[in-house]
Amino acid sequence: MKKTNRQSTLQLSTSQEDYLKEIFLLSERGEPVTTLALAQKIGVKSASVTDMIKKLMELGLVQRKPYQAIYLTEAGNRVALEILRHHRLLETFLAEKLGYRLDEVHGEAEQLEHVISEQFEKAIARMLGHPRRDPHGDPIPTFNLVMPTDTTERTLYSLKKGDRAQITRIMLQDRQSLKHFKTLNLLPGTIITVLDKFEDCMQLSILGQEQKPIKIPLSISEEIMIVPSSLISGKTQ
Amino acid sequence: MKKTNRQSTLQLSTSQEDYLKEIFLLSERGEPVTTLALAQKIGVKSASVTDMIKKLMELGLVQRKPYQAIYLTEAGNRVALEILRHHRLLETFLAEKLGYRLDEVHGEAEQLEHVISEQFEKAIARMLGHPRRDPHGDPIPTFNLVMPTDTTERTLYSLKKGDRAQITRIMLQDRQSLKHFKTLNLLPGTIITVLDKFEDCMQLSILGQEQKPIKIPLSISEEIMIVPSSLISGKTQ
DNA sequence: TTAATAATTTAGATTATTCTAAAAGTTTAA
DNA sequence: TTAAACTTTTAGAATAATCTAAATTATTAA
Repeated sequence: MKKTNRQSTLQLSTSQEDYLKEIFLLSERGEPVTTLALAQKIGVKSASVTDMIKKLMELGLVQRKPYQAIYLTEAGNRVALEILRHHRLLETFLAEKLGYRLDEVHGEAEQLEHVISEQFEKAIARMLGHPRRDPHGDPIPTFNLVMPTDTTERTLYSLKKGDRAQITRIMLQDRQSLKHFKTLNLLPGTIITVLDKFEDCMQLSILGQEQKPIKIPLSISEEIMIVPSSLISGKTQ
Repeated sequence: MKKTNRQSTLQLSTSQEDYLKEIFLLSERGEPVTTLALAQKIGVKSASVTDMIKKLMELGLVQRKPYQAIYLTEAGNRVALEILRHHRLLETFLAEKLGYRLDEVHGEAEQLEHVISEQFEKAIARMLGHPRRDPHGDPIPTFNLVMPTDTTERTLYSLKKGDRAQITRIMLQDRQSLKHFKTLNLLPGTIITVLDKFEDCMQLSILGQEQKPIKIPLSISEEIMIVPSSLISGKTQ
């Protein structure tokens, strides 16, 4: 069991931390946290999940009754937020300081998140000016493990023809999509206007490059978060 | 088996990489590479070393006959140099960019060295200006895995009364000594003069703080590398 | 409501790394 | 040169994380 490098008293393995993180992320998205869902996210078989959940329950990090939904205890939640903070700070560091592309940050952060010390976390947080979001626009849990929320944020899907907004977050995960969005220039910070909205897609123009409008399937517009233009406060970070 | 993140074809575990690194370091210092020596360095029992050496032999990274000295093959040597390059680049990065103290860099680098990708290695090497030495003054293997050598370097011990020299390398490992040397200001780059040399110790003055001479046991003076003042070329890095 | 389908768990194995205790081999010093 | 001391290996076991295949439980749809 490879041990990791976390502050709190109990030493967890990389694998255990991954399970806790994925339970958190599934819950956060409102998706059911099942044995199968976890197995698919983590890339193991269901039987392995059953075993690991049993272990995490013994450690007081997870709760469930057999065949019932899985959820984190308060302690489990703290660990998940800690790992997520590592992950998102690392992504920010890789993008801003080491010149990684948006589609490259996730994989490397995935490895490093279990290994860095508190000292490393603090040092990069400081170096980056205590960012509130990572390069995807995902919120970074604070040093005291609170997940920041932005009540003004909504989906691109929610906009109507003529609306103007700033992109705050790209919730797509796969590298291909991220590369594509990069080339389109549809990234956190970008300001867009809805030129038209149809049954299956919407047409956008990007501030500063109005000459080439962009078409986005509605399904994807739900994976892009924005703040309406009237509410833009100046700073996205 | 926790897998690491290295360029070459074969995927080694953190543990395997540690064995290869320690074999390299023992050989390099001219110390005998025995089962017991490795066990002590790595912090496992001899029986575990026997097993692991068997595995590394099967992988073609190590050679020996039972009860005989252990040494690296060409392939094993490459892996060791790769890990050592990671380690020393990371130490440099932690010290220069994240404000770590000299005695803090080793532990963190020890964890990270097995996890960072080629891309990460290249990025920090670039950011640091392709340093030739880490904060201890230890040489950093080049990107093509050649260990730089400095033929002008010798031990502090070798100096005579009245000699002047620049410290290039502190070969002590324990955190306590490193802290102590930091407070004495005896660090790579420091220029010293030998005020006197006795049977058991030598007395030094440090350029810029001649008012307080420093006494060093001879045993320790063998762990400090210097270049004589006449040979100082200007750049230590 | 019950049969088919799907999800979950159990049982039994496998792989990697480590351990302890005992056996085997090597070195050393009288 | 041989007995004591030390090093190394072997044998057997433990732990962690995973797997497959079979059994169990839950859900769904007729």
